[in-house]
Amino acid sequence: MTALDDPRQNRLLAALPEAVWLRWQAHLEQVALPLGKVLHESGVQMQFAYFPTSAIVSLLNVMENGSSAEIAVIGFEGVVGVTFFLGGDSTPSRAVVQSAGMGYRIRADVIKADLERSGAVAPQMLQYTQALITQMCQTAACNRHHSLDQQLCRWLLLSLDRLNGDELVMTQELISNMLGVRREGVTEAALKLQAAGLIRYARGHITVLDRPGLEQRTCECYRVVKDEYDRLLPQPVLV
Amino acid sequence: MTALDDPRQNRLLAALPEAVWLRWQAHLEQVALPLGKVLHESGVQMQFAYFPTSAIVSLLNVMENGSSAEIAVIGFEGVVGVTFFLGGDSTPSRAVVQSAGMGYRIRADVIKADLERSGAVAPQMLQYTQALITQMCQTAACNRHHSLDQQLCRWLLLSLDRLNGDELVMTQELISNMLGVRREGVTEAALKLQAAGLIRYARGHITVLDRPGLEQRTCECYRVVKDEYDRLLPQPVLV
DNA sequence: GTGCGTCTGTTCGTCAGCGCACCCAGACCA
DNA sequence: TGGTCTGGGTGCGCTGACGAACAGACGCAC
Repeated sequence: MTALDDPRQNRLLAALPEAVWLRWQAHLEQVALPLGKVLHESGVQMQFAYFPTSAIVSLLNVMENGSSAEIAVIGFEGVVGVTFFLGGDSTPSRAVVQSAGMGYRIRADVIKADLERSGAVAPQMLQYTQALITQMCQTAACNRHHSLDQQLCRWLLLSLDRLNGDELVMTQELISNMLGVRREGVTEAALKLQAAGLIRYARGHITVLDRPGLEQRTCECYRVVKDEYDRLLPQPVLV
Repeated sequence: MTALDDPRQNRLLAALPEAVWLRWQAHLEQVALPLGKVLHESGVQMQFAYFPTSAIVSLLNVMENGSSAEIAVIGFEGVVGVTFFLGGDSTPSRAVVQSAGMGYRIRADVIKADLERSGAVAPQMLQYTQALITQMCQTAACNRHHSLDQQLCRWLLLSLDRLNGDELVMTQELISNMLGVRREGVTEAALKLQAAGLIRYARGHITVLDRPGLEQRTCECYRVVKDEYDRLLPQPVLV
């Protein structure tokens, strides 16, 4: 196995107590997470929890009329499927791969077995759940009060934090679905950022040129979420 | 003690396993929850979890510029302070009493003691956490996509479900703070509802005249949240 | 009953985002 | 070499919500 194949590239897995890690290790299954793959649908019973290593996953709330809104982003710092830690097995949201990459998955019943054995999952998992809740709340407020321009910056930064490089493979159309706005609105906002020299845009490839510039333009929401994640989640162990 | 003084009017407390109930009972302290009382501030360490019996509490996300947005409503079906169940002790949101009433509180360390003893709180508490997350997510999407008119209906219905009667003591100014919109916007929306004969409005007192009518006008979000609560939470035991 | 504060109703100009329609250009393919 | 597709840019009218300012109107306190 190369370093790229190490499940512990996922920060949550890396932070697991040794006992849990030993139980889980054999059940972890590496999976490719191509762009657009749906990991679970709203209201449908879930079979697996996914721990991204290099992929990014979006949690979307899909409305009856088909419009959608992103409520959280999950990357190598987290897991798709916190409902299992709460004893559930479905959520009224859809999980979609937003940026292709790899990840590991584990069967829900492995987690459930832990729950039944000791009544709880590892505390790190609950801490992550708390961080995720923070992101959801902040997104809710951000949707209410902040401009599309600001939200685009927030979204770029949150995605960037979950990537290794500074390039996103992502069309404006997809971004608009995530943010729950018009494609043209994203075009306008992205043009402003490009004119300001913060990003470069070309047919589905965004390169971030000036990260601090983005941080200056975004709303407070990015900072709030990032600070809470830093506070609650284990820092990456540099090898 | 009269029936009104029974902590088990709170559905979550009523659903506690006997063993937990026996441990907690002595620590529950009845508190009056007057309109506007702040149960906890954003980011500040919390000392108590609150179980409303007749009060309604709003979770608000407050922005730097002072504007706010409600992210969830909590009544006799729930608890303020799910962060304790996740091992935390603060959240980046403010809890405010939206409708005066009574409730019970318990010191955080009683819950923490349970966590340390067995690694987890009662599964009912985690189920509730899951339901609360659903409400937050739906609110986020609703903020993005639905009109003020629809959101006002949703808000009225969610509040109504947590009340005994059909009258809310609540000025339009306060509602606008909750929804994160202008007061005039609430006035306009409320006038429409009044003209349609669904509610009656008078100086801080709203009487709901036609509940089904409201349900017809609201967005899908009300139904989604209500269904998920019904699915996840114990039904009230009718005595 | 007088007076004042609180709550509700109304108006007006402004603006961000929407929906629609259309164009343009690079990419990919035959 | 031309055709087609996908992704991005533009223009236009519309609307819902905003901010500000102000006008009744009810009700409690004195």
